[in-house]
Amino acid sequence: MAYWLIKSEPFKWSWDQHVAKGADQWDGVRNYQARNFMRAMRRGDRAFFYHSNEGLEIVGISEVVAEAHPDSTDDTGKWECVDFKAVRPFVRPVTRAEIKDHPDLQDMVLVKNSRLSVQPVTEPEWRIVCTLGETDPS
DNA sequence: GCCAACGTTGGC
DNA sequence: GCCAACGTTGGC
Repeated sequence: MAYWLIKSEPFKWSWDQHVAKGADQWDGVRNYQARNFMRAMRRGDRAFFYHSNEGLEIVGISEVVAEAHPDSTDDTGKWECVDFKAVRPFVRPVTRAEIKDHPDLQDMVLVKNSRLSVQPVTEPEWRIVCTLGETDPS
């Protein structure tokens, strides 16, 4: 199983909306690197749900429920998306500032390339962040 | 709201 | 295929 981090601006699509929806398309991604990561996702993979712009923190864990398929909001046919469902919220949200300060998390893409909206996360990083969030990593 | 960093576009 | 110009993202 692989781990990921997906970003959303909470005033556009928040964790609470994500939970309420059950399963939803992660659409609107218009970046090749991000698309390639989405293509690599497999059903059952886990992803951190990160609030960008406001909050700047990881607020929960989601799971891939449908692998890459055409993005219905895209006319060109170029872009794809995957479907996610919420698994559980973090007991304590983990902020970007905390991650930046943690010696073992310096290589996280969130630190090195904060603009990328879909990012891979390594298993050690996953465990550390879950520990910080006081949340079951499984 | 500003601006730095990054990605994309398009002229040559 | 290079690179300048432009647009967008996102942290602060």
